[in-house]
Amino acid sequence: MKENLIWYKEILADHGIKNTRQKELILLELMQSSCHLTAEEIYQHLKTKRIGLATVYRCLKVFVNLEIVKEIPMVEVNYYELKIFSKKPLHIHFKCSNCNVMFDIDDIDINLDYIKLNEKVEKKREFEVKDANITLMGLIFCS
Amino acid sequence: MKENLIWYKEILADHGIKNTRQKELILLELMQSSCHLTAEEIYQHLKTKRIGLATVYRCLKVFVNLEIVKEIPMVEVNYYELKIFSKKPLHIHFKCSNCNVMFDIDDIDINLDYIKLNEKVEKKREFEVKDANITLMGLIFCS
DNA sequence: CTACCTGCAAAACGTTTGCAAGACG
DNA sequence: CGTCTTGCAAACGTTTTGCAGGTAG
Repeated sequence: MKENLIWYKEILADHGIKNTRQKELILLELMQSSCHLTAEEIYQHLKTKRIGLATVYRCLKVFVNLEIVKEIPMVEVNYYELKIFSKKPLHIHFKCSNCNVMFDIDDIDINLDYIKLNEKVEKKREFEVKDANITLMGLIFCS
Repeated sequence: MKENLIWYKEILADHGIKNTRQKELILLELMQSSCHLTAEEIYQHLKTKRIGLATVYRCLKVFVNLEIVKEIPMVEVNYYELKIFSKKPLHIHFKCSNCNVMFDIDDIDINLDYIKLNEKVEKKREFEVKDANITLMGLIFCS
């Protein structure tokens, strides 16, 4: 898992941004998580490790600007997910209204449809699509 | 335009909610707008007409709960759009990062693809989709 | 009349920022 | 060593709430 950090360090260096203990902690937290996390959740997981909430927000913003991380807005709070190291550049999010967890829908067929949809919008030539969010909300039959 | 309010009044009455001057003003504002609005924008348009910002938020929340209005989250602020009176139950939003305006993409072909996508997810039977948000972000060649 | 609704101001919430101290390269 | 980064606390912008007065049905 840590070998992916080679790429990440290069991206930072290219932008004159220093790598720090805190940035690595946040990135590893996102890598290890099975679902998408809020800044507060990341902070709660890491606060015993000498890291402040403001740092979590600041580093996430840096990652978003570098396009390492994607910010997914919900009505009350923003979620974050790793963008690089993922083989799915475009995919659908599902947010369970019961357990409040957000994750990716991993289905090649569905994701292909999504990509086709994006292309169709782009081809209209009236728009230049820079980013997209598809979030489905509802219930997952979770424990 | 006002004839649509008959339906709306029935929905309110069914839920023991009173119709008020303020609720109608907000609803008409959403009906007349060509794009989706934030609570602050609605308030700015209406503040000369004896209405408070808190009321705008409160009424919008009531409308969202009654499924008259849809709340579309963005990173910094939520947008609102009318859900009933619209012939497009499912559609795509486009937010221009330049002019900060959000609106629907009106294209039957694209919207059909979107509906098919939703159905496909539903058919997987692991999820019960209650609501969905597709927002594309980028540039529109606006003046 | 009664319950629901409003405006206002204050509070709450997630997020950002200023600053002095600390750490990376 | 210089610059970028951090933690803390204070500030910010959006949204919510408590309350006394107002209004719909």
